[in-house]
Amino acid sequence: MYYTIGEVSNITGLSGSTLRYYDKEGLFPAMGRSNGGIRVFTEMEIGAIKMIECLKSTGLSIKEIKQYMVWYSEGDATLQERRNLFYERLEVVKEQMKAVEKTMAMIKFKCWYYDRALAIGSEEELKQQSTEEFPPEIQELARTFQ
Amino acid sequence: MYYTIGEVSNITGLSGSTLRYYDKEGLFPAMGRSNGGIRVFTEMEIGAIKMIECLKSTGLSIKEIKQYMVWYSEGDATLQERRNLFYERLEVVKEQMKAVEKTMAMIKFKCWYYDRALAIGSEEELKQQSTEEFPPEIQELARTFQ
DNA sequence: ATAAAACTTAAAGCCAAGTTTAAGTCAAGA
DNA sequence: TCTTGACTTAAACTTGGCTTTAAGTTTTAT
Repeated sequence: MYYTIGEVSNITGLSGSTLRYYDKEGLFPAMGRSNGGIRVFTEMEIGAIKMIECLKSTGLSIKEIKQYMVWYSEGDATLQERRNLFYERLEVVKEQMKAVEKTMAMIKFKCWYYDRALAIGSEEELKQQSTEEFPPEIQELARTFQ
Repeated sequence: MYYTIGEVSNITGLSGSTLRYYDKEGLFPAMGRSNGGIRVFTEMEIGAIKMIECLKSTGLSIKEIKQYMVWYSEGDATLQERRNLFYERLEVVKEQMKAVEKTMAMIKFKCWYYDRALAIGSEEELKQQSTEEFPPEIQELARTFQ
């Protein structure tokens, strides 16, 4: 199955110019062209785009993702490098997970806090309250985030 | 307790220029100055910085964070606006959580995949294998990410 | 009193990751 | 065949969030 850049744009939600930019940066080393010079995308590139989005979300730059794509195109000789890359990314994603959990806790506390403040009509009273007066599931959050 | 910009920089890990930039952008509306014009940070600003980092991580821009800080300084009249902001952020953070979980699954699959490939010495065999030959905890990931 | 460290400002600079522009070429349907 | 929409390129532009620069002022320690 072959795809034009417009079709890939519809499938992936990336704009045509983004796809061209990725190509220019070397993110599709195996991609071909038609006789007329038109980019020919295949399932391979659709897969690459999914991988790009994944690696990008772990904080990898376009240049670093290019390195991975080049390794991929070099076959078994670079298995070790690719394995190492994913183990590095695993550590980063573990940190991201912790960070999102911490943010979630803080935001949940603030949601609870402003619900209370609005119920009372004022923040003053709430600030004075000891955390022991808070619901148990909020107490630790309240201690952590004041 | 009062702090100079250098002390706050040490406490928070933000550079002096970042703190000055935040101040210029209106993120510390209640902050004072010494007679000589030196910024005087208090616990209030240390708290604001924690909130800034939290809101930033939910995708809020500096301008939007400024809006929150202005609301905060306006007191009870803006309780509703602040509550709404946190409920919006809650939805964003829920999405972030899902995204990190998806990325985590993909990266874990790739770690397993490259461990296998290296054990075999080649990717070829692995690509041919049906997902049923994979360990149960990997099968769903393998179906999802090929 | 004086030197050094820490602070002040405004304005320019930097960076990655695209997006836009302009001028032109290609492909598909009537 | 011709029109229309989709594609092509290189290069300039945009954006947010800082960082750097340069020249000067304040604070702290001796």
